[in-house]
Amino acid sequence: MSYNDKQIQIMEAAEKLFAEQGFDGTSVRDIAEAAQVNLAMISYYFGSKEKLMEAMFHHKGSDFKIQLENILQNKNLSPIQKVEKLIDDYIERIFRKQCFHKILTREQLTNNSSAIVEQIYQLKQRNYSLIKQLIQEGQKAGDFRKNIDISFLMMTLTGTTSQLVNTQFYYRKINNLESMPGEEFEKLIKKKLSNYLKNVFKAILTYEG
Amino acid sequence: MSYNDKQIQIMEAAEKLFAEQGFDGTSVRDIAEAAQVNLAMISYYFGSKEKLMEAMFHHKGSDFKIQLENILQNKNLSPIQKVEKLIDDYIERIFRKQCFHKILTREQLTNNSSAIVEQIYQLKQRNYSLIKQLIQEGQKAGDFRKNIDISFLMMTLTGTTSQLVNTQFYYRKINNLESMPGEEFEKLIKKKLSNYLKNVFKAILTYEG
DNA sequence: CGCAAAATTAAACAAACGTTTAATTGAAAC
DNA sequence: GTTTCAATTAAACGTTTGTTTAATTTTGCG
Repeated sequence: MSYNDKQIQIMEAAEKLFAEQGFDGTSVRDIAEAAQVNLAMISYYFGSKEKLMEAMFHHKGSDFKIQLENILQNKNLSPIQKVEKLIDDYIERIFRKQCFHKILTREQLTNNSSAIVEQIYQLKQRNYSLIKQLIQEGQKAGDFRKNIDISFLMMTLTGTTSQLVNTQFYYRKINNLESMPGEEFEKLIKKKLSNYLKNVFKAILTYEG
Repeated sequence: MSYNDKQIQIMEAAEKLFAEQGFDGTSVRDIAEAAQVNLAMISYYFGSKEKLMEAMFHHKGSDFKIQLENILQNKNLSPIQKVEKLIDDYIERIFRKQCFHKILTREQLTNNSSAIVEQIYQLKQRNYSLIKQLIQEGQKAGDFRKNIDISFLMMTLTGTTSQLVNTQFYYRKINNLESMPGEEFEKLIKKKLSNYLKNVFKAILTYEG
């Protein structure tokens, strides 16, 4: 499915507003105004608000995948280096696509909208099996310990990152960083999160309780 | 502020529906029907849908705190045992109050509704300073390493737990546990999460990269 | 140009929304 | 028994909602 400029304009506006106010908190009139198109264009191009959401989700979600294959196949990297690269890629992607990530977080809380549930499931399963490969490779090389729960490992990566991205407003307040410019702040927390997660993962993958 | 039976009835119904469908996705008619009261009773008792949300948030959120003081002051527990108890208490609370937790997660994504933002901030800051005390105690005892970022440590606890609770539907699918009864499944993932997080925390607090 | 299809518009649609009204019922207080 | 006030109701309020209509403009092609 390919979209013309106007359709993309609408989807961009919708993405931003859905992220900020949620699906039900955003009216099609809000979207039309933000996209600078006539109200009727939304139904004309997408059929309905619901279908617009699905189209946007599909369109913007297509590049919402980690480039795991490239990392996995890189023969110059050790398993631990691959894990580190995975972490950095993941953080970079979430921060770059914060709007989409917020929508995804919200959608996961609601178990209706089955078209989107299915897409989220595909995304998760794909990541799961690729990370599993990576961990098993490290275990065979003797770098990682046995008995690693891939699901929980992923939850720590996605959960901790999600927590930082979605609640950075509170992080700022608690750590007295409210005067720092937005760009500098983002750079700081990305670096901190990267170092932190790498250390945590190294610990989880090698530490014997 | 104390509420009568009818008011509590309404707040209970609202909590459930807000968790499932979000604030904007829930109509006052939905709430009235679920609470088995007349539509007008909501305005009568709370003034508005918005104020009902705030009242519910305040009422149900009051016991949404970890009993950290009791843990901290218990002289029979070592720092690491206190951390373990903190983890178990936290998991237990989130699972027991899943509805409220979903609402809280959703609200954190939206930075309006300032009355609720302030309450979330209070909750976070309180937890932050109490956990800081706990970690510092362990550091003084020589049990924990230096340079521990409390904020990120909390994010791993809250983020990983949140991820499991809010996406258990997907966890079930990926791990082929869809036939397991709900109660048994919940018991299983709580135990798994507890063991996992205790191990991760021990690693973070003692592991020297 | 002439014409057909696509794009765009303002207006209208019915349904659902949160809230208010005005009337009625219920239960204590005197 | 009467008064008083809180509780409860059905109905109506004016908006806003998502969607459709019907008319108009723009575009691309022979």
